[in-house]
Amino acid sequence: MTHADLFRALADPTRRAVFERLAAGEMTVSELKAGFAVSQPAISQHLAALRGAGLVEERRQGRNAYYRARPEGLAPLTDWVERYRTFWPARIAALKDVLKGMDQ
Amino acid sequence: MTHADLFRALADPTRRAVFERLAAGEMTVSELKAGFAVSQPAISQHLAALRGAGLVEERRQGRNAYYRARPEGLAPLTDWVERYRTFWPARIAALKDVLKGMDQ
DNA sequence: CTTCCAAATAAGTCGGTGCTTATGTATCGG
DNA sequence: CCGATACATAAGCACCGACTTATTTGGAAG
Repeated sequence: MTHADLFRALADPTRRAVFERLAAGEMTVSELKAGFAVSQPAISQHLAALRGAGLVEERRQGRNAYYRARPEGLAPLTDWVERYRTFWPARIAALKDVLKGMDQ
Repeated sequence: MTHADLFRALADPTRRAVFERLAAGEMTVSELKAGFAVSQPAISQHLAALRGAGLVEERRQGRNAYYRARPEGLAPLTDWVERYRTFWPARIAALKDVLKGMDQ
């Protein structure tokens, strides 16, 4: 699982949409397919790509495959961005606000 | 400049490398080319893609084109990631530490 | 076992993308 | 002007990537 895999996985709109739907909750391939205008093999292929990028996990049960998002898989991406946050002071304040709101 | 443009622009390794080099400082196309094993037109094409994604700015002076990174262009990307940070509590603490260190 | 269903894999098509070489457009220096 | 330099654009090519249909694998159910 390399940097390039991650970026390339997210480059496709359909694949991003799949990830977004899985972030909402675990789902089988059939349930996923229902939301998209592509064939079942296409979905399986996207899932394989997302899996290779560390963005998705699967759990087999009977003849169903349950997939769920793996948000930690985004870590390499944010780490990469982090390197340029130095040159990007404007957004730091906003981010601080977000985190402040998370304090309990 | 859409989400897809940004993600696709970053999907190419050479293009990411170009962006990274430009983040270190403004540079002409010729200077950029020196660091890569591709032709000058290839560099210009990558720069056009990065420019279309809002990741790069140019400044013309005489017959030189000075390019510099535009880190704010990464905003749509971090905004997108931010939506999944909710499902990703593990990294919040680390990020808080980073921001804490930025306090003066 | 046979049939049905969920999902993955195979194989082929087709447009997109990254590269090349060739050419165009300015600008600088003589 | 003129040649040289910096960069962009054009055109062609090879590969990749997303899709399709067809087929395979494997569990569930009769």
